Amino acid sequence: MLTVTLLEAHLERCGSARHLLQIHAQFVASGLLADAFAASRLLRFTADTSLLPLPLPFHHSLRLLRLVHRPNAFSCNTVLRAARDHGLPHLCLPLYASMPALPDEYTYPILITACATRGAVDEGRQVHCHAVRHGFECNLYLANALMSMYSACGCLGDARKVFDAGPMWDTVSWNTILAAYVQAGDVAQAVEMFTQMPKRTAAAVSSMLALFGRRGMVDEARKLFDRAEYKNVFTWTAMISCFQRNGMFTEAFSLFSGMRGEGWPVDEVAMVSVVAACARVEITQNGYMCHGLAAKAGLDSRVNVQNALIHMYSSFLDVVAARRLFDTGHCLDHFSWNSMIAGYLKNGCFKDAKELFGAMPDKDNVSWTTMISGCVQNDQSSEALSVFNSMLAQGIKPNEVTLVSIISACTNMSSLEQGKLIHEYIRKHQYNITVVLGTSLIDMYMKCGCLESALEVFDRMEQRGTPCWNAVIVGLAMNGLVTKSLDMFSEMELSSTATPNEITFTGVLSACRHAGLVEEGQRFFKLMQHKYHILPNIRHYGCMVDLLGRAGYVREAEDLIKSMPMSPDVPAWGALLGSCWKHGDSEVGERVGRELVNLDPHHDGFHTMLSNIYASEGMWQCVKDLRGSMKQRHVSKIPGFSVVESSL
DNA sequence: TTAGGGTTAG
Repeated sequence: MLTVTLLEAHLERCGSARHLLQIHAQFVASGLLADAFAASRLLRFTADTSLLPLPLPFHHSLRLLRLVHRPNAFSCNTVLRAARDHGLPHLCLPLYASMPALPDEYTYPILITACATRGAVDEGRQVHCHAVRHGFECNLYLANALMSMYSACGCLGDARKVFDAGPMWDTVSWNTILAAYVQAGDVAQAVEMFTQMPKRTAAAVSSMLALFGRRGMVDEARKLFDRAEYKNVFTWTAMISCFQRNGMFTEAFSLFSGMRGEGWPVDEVAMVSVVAACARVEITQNGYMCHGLAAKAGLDSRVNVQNALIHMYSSFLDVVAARRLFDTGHCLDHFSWNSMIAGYLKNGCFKDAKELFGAMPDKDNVSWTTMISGCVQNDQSSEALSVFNSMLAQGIKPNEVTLVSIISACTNMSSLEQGKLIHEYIRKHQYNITVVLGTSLIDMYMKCGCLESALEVFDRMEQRGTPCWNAVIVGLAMNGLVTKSLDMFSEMELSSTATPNEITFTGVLSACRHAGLVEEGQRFFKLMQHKYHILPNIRHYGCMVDLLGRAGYVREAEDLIKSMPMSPDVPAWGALLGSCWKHGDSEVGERVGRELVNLDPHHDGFHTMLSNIYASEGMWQCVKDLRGSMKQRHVSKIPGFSVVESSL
């Protein structure tokens, strides 16, 4: 005779689906199903994902519930929870509608979370009404679930209404409403909520750290972390991840070491974050150490850790190690495939990438985008276009990154025709022209010499960040519209949404060089340093040297080269040499020429220029010596040389 | 029953 106690004992020993089915059969045969309590014990077992590594299919729970003679709210809730947790949240409401028992206080939070996972806010509102009607309005768990549901569905106002209506909330309520503002990225409200909280729990601190991390507010995060009263693994991980996503990889790693030093256990998420940080540092040692640690902690079989490691080894230019991980992983997901494909592309293994991409079972838009941008990076822009067309043919919707990549393919090919087609696609599907997307369109039109379209894109943009101003200023300069380019710079200075940066000055300086505007160039060169505190880079110097040299200020150009904090590159020397030649300054020219010929012994152009300078001074022997080290012998074109050559 | 940390594509 099977009793509830015996049943429980059986269930505890149960290790396989087959065994569970046997118990199930005995259970039905013994008539214990009439006992709602006993039935609920079995139901709990069949429905709970955490109890067994082999959760039974949901229909078992449902069938079992139908067999129970007089099910109570508990048994129904168990099945509702099973539906929610087995990826069938859409079955919850129909099940609720035909529920054979009266719902209790546990029922509504389950239904609300089911709606939240589906993003079904309208149904959530209906459930909210039902719960109120059944008198659960002031239930803490319901209120918390409601806040979380409304915030997940983007209805922050409704979440706040629930919070404000409540009499006395617990820490979970505070954390939930805080998390709502964090998810919405509302720093001001989140900070206010955080300061008002009666207790700043580790959960609340973690939320705030995540928000600061996403917004690049590393100093605020660090201050909060250092002063936090309560910390746990989540808090440490949030801080590590904050460093990681803001490019402070060394800090991320040392904080991870600190966490271990304090004896905190390392879990999957912390591992993923720190491996991601190691991937971005050229020193590979920390990365290998993390891999070893992950293996020791048994975390290396987790697919997320494997993915982070695949990415890490790809960054270390070790595709073989990455591929080994990929081949040994037993539950690969989209991340694994996409990371491996990206790894091949990053390492120039274009063929392997294509092969793996072809073999990938169901490609998502990241897979397609990875492949498209990889083609562009590997100088296969026309291939990028054909991949893009197959993507559309498969009915996959490109996202902003895809579009930026494909536009840059058009830019590379200077293909106005294809670029226009993509632009048409963007218009037709009403994509929001963000700063990034707009900038790439402006770049494309500028490169293709289609200034009107470029300016039209710019004029129509709602948000105008620094990059799109730069694209316009640089593009106009590139196309020789110097005055217009400089006018745009003045406009940009007045704009509140953009600030000139390094690239902006590259644009205006090259515009000045184009038009030989020495004074304007000098003004910009000072402006960037004194007003905007930008240190000129090697290109800025090169531009100024060229500008001064061309205008005949050869000595000033030489002084500028000498004042450079970095060693001048070939274009800078070349510009100076060119101006020496043009303006007949053989003294400087000789010095510079020798420098250049040493720096780039295979550049015949420099040899020719130097030869000309020697020739103008009648230093024919030097011309002859130089000739010996040249490949193309252009030296014979130097006026007068053929006459004297035989006498040397 | 309810809250909190992470990875890939540009």
